[in-house]
Amino acid sequence: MELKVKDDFDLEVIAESGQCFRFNKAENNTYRIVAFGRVLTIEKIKENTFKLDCSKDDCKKIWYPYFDMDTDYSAIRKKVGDNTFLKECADYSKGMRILRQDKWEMIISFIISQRKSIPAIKTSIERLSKICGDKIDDENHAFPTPIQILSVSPEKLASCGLGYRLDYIIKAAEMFYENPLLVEEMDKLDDEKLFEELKKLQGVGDKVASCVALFGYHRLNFFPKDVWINRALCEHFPDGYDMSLYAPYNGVVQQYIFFAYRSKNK
DNA sequence: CATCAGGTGAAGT
DNA sequence: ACTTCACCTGAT
Repeated sequence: MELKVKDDFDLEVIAESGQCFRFNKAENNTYRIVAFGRVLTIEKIKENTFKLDCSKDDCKKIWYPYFDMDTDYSAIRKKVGDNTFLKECADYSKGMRILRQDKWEMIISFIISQRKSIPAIKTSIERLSKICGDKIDDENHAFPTPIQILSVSPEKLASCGLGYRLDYIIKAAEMFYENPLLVEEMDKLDDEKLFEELKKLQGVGDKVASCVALFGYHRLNFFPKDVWINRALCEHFPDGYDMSLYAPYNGVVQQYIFFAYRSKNK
């Protein structure tokens, strides 16, 4: 299946943006993605043209929405222009998109993410998927559902390197197992209410709730503040960052800053 | 081997 | 309301 993309779309930028943990570089110009119980291999074969190893039907129903192809990111990027630092970040991060990832997976993934490096987050998620997620092929397992997480012993769950986050994850799994419709019902809430509801979960504070809202619920105006963003803002906006500047796309700008600043300073 | 990692919740001012 | 602190453990 060949896909032509005229809009901003850079696999490396997205893979290194910190929004996804199962989106990894494989061979040259090729990335392997595990999402929605499927594995996708996507290769850039020439400018604006990508080869996806999936059916036309899956491409249309799963991956097109996953890559958020209906949003015009070049238009958003071009709005960022009146500040030199932000313009540099946006140019450097050209190709960024905010993926439409699975909401439940984002809740657990970002609970795991706290005080962990990205490689460590990935390791935990892979282990967790392996011990209780559906097998997809010899190397890949789907992200587990709440009942699948609850069906393994806490000791075995702990072996995924979850540490003190173990209880948070079990509590979230119980919550969403008891209310299977809750994940989608929360999507009906406005940004502020959604944020409040997410923060009611143990282990979900401002940062994790913002990430889940932005990357799971696709609320593009959330602006998660992690150590990298805080360093960047401290350095370039000592008098404070004006959140009204790029509303309702603060989250996209956050991704530009995160990717550019972290790439240059790590 | 010590330090740090895309924070959070609870305890203490 | 703000500040401080312990916390599991993999990666470097």
